[in-house]
Amino acid sequence: MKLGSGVEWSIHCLALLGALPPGRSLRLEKLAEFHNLKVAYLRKHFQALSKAGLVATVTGPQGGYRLGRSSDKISLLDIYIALEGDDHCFRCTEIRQDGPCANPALDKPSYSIPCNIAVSMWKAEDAWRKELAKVSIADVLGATAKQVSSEKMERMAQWLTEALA
Amino acid sequence: MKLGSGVEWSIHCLALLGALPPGRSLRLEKLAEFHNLKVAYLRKHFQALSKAGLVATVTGPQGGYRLGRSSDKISLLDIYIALEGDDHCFRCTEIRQDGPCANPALDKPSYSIPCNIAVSMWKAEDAWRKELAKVSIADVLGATAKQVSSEKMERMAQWLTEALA
DNA sequence: GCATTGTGGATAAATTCTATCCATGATTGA
DNA sequence: TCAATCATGGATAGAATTTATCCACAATGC
Repeated sequence: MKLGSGVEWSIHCLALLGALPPGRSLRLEKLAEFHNLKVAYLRKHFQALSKAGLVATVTGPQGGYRLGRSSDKISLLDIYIALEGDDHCFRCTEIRQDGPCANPALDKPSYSIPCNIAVSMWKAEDAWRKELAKVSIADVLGATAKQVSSEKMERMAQWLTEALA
Repeated sequence: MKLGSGVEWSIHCLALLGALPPGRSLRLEKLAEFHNLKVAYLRKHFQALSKAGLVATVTGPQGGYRLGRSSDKISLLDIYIALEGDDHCFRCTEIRQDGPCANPALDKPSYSIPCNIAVSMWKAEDAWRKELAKVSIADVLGATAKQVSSEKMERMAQWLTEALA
């Protein structure tokens, strides 16, 4: 089971947007350029992020994207849900109600409560989501600031200045 | 991001194997029949389960599958790993090392530690896996015994008797 | 009004998932 | 000893999803 590539792309790009000066926007082509991503495909992801309110858009000259709310209020979970939806990872197709021993009509009362296997699987998903919800884009920025060399920091600052010109 | 259908199928089937009398095996066609699953595709999953040691096989007449170890020592995590592999769900393709501001040679020291985004995502995966590891097939059996109607229990016992004949 | 930006959706190749089939190997029972 | 019965390994294939592009159009600012 894999997360789509858009998740990695989007987290990195939202972190970049989090580093923008207040009120400024960065156009999509620049976002793509920063990590050498495919513009057209990144655009697809950003439309989902925009729909979910994680980014705000400005059309026209000097337009582009900026964070849709402050970086400490955008979690990794928000990004995941925006891109991949809010459905459970574990799909319970109710096979317990199938086969020669099943009688859905007769057993309807016990089938109205969710399958215990699904409940266990979903509980694990809840734990996963809880952890994702704990980490915001602000946290990512903070951790990245510690992790990235000062040389790269300088190059980034210069690149951003040029990109916003 | 979805789990494959084999995860649901396999958990249910391993629970059925956990209900077998000691030393008995159930052939794959019967396992498939119990939940109306596709035999040929279920076989694919069971080959992965067999490879992982979660089921043991008996060829020849009266052959089939049985649990590879006691049901309290087979967790939902074991089943997931057997079927979908042990790789991370979040794929870090190191896009941080790409783009105009990146200089992988120069920044090699900071790139030798994992990307902080990946670390956060993987931490969430660890929480998910921990929960999955807590639940065994024995637990599933116990919970199912509470959940299933006594009528269905009887039908199951009779079906098993016939299936093992 | 035009250039610059995002949006919505159609299209398509590649990959993965779902599923089957066939030849073969292992075991058991007559 | 051989046939029947079971699993195994791998090739094959259609459907669905992922990755990716392109085009027409909408919104904005100069």
